[in-house]
Amino acid sequence: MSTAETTPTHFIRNIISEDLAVGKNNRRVHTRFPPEPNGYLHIGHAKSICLNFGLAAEFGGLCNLRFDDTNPSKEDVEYVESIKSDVRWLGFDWGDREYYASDYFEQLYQYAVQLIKASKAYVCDLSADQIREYRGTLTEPGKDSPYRTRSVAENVDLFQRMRVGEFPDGTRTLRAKIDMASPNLNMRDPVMYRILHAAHHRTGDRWCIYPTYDFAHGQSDSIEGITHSICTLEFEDHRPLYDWFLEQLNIHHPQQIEFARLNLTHTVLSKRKLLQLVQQGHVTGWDDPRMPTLAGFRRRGYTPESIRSFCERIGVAKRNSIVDIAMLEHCLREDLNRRAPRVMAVLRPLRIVITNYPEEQVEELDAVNNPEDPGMGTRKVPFSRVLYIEQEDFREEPPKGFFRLSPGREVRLRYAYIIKCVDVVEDPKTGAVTELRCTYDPDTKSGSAQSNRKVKAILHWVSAAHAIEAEVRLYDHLFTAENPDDVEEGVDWTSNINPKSLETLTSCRVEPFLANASSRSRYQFERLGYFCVDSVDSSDRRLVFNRTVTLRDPWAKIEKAQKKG
RNA sequence: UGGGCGGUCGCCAAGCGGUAAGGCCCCGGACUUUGGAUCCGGUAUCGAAGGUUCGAAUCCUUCCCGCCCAGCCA
Repeated sequence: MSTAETTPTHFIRNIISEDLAVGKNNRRVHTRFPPEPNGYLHIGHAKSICLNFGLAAEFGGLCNLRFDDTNPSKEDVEYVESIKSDVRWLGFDWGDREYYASDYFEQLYQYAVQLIKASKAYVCDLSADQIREYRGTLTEPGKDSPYRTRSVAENVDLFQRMRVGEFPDGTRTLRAKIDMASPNLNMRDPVMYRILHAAHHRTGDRWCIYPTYDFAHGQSDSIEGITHSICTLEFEDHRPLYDWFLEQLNIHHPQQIEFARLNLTHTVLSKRKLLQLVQQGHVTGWDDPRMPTLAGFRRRGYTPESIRSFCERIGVAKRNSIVDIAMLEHCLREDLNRRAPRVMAVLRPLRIVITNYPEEQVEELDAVNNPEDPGMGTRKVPFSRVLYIEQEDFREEPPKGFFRLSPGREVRLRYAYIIKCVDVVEDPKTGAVTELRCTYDPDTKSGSAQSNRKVKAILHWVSAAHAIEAEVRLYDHLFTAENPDDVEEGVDWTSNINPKSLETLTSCRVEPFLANASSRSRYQFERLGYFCVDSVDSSDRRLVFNRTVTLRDPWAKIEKAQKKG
């Protein structure tokens, strides 16, 4: 085995390697993850977090957590708290390097004054609408603002008066003096400061002018000594502007590198849309287990390891792409398969009576906790005369390829005996199967000398008298469409919401081992999937499980194909 | 029709002039007291057309398609 195949490389890693090789930045690697605290982190952010923190760790560098909090009207401490806990949960540590663009407001202001004094910036009295008109279009150049030629002295005075609050919102801006004819619209005298009499979640009322992202971001990176400013594709057009600011200011110049943001099938990842899902009540909140937020995935039962593994595998490139959510689910199952203890739970109980099993007898059978990890030991599972099995494991008229129980057929109960269905009890009114009468073969007890008799199927089960009742929430993709945004005109993307994204089952039965299951603990319910104890609604009195993901299910696939014909 | 960036298997993605990695999905088969896991095997000539070259996904030319930019959002 070569050592080269383990870590797939990508262009950003290559750039950093080369920079290091030629001794750039004093062989220093310093990145940052710069979220705006205006929403919860989602799986797309995880890609960026893994990239930035991962690269820094890999090259012995550092990664800062910096909040780009330049727009007080949209930001909130609730979001900074959630972001911090999500990054921590994902497994990354920014040490004491928790920064805020708002920490740099004074410095940024001084930078602005510096540019004004160099005749590189001016106070403009044009309204927002006028600025738009003066900007020109994609194909026509813009025209200079009439205020572009103000004297340095007047600009300094006006900007100072903007700061102390002499002017109402929107009446003036500070603009960079670049080139109104530039083919790159970002260079057509972009706004650097706007007047906004709004309280900031950190600086309170100290400021009534706020730097735009474009004026704050590059300089913030510079101030922090960032070597590689990794961001998404849409900022490629802004790079010349950031370069311009940094050059005019003659300060440390980080290298900006852009990559394609993550898109996932069957989900939306725009903050605006996620906010809408929450506000319109399509989900119960930012941490609804169907949300692609880190809070949602956490509550759903995803492990941080699986998300990191996913981010590693999808790669980093500049091509717009939509990753199949099956990839994420694969990473999840791979991780959970290794670590989740196995347990038996019956979601839709069908009562069966073993007619030849002694009335009062109870056997404690040995069950393996995790066949992938013998170190996890075994446990006892009670077996008795009346049991529950899964409704879907019985068919009165078994279709082709159905190996499970049906009249006259034999099947093994996992860790127990081979049983045979001898009678079907139906509700006289509805015809629904209400109970099965079965017999067991005492010679086939698991682990016994003659237990090797082969049967086509093995079923999970619980003992009726010993089982614990639980609620189980079956989650599925939030959207039926692969790409929820792909709608005919006039149709809203929310029409793609999956009406069956949540099915709640209230009379499930789980084995007694689960009585003390702790919040968030994860299990594999054998033959069904991975489940976790819900962190919000589960309690000692009422166990609530979330289905994290199903097991791969070939039979379901076969059946689906058969139905299609 | 201005500028920026992309187009390699159904989905991601390596490749940087020497004759198409890998993962996911899918399809076979082996094994299995989870129809799970595991294990084997299978599936592309690189957006198109020209050109350069002994040789091109990789270089050149032209064309086609997709994404982003006209917030005092980030």
